[in-house]
Amino acid sequence: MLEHLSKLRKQQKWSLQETADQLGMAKSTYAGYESGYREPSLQSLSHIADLFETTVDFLIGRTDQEQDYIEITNLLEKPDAKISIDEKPLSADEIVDFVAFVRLKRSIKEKKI
Amino acid sequence: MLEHLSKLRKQQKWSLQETADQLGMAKSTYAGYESGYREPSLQSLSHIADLFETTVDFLIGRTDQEQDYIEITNLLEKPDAKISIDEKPLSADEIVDFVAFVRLKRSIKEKKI
DNA sequence: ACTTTTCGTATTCAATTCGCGTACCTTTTT
DNA sequence: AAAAAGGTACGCGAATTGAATACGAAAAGT
Repeated sequence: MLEHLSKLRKQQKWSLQETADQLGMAKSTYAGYESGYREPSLQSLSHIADLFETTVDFLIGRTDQEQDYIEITNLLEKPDAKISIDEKPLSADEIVDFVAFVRLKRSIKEKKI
Repeated sequence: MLEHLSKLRKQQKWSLQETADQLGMAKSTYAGYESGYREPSLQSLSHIADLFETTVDFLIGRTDQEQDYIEITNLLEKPDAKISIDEKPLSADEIVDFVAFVRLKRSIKEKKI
């Protein structure tokens, strides 16, 4: 559980102390979560997810999707069937086409063409 | 926390005992979660999310999005900026276009036009 | 109609776990 | 070299857990 925590903190280049301060807990407490020595309460876990702008499901390793929004261009590499229309998952082709479509539309709107 | 649990269980028309059995825990234990008397461990919570086919974030009320995939037509009513392309959230217009685009393409493919 | 089973709620209790302080060693900074 | 900061490990009191148990109400069975 919480294998991603250490990586997330280092991405932000925060120390254990800094992170614990932001969360309003003792350094040893937060360190315990990272090391797997302890588990946070649901409330603390929610605060941690807020701080790192991710989901609880990602923190506990239930999903590998880091954000709670979907960047569609990420789906180009591995279409994960995370989005659907009319209950039917988007195919890879549909995603490719749509990305092209929106990019074109945006570029027109910005008068770059 | 876990306000959704009772509703989810009743949707399935399961009793406390049935649900607890499926989760491999005592009835009183599961009942404690529903009533808010106790909090489950992260592992138990993950099992519960699996059983109800939802996310931990939904169970603890961190999001109101019940599934871990996004049905885009739901965003037509309340565009929640849950999806983005090139790091830029889709606008309401883009979502409308997207849906129309995919629907058209699908109907062509199915030779309905 | 009466009995039995099932349902949901509440309480008790031993065992576990939590959060924090503290100490310790290593690395970095001054 | 000294001081500060970073990371790890441990001990303790306090709080929480999970399960057993008990209870009245509702549902099902005879």
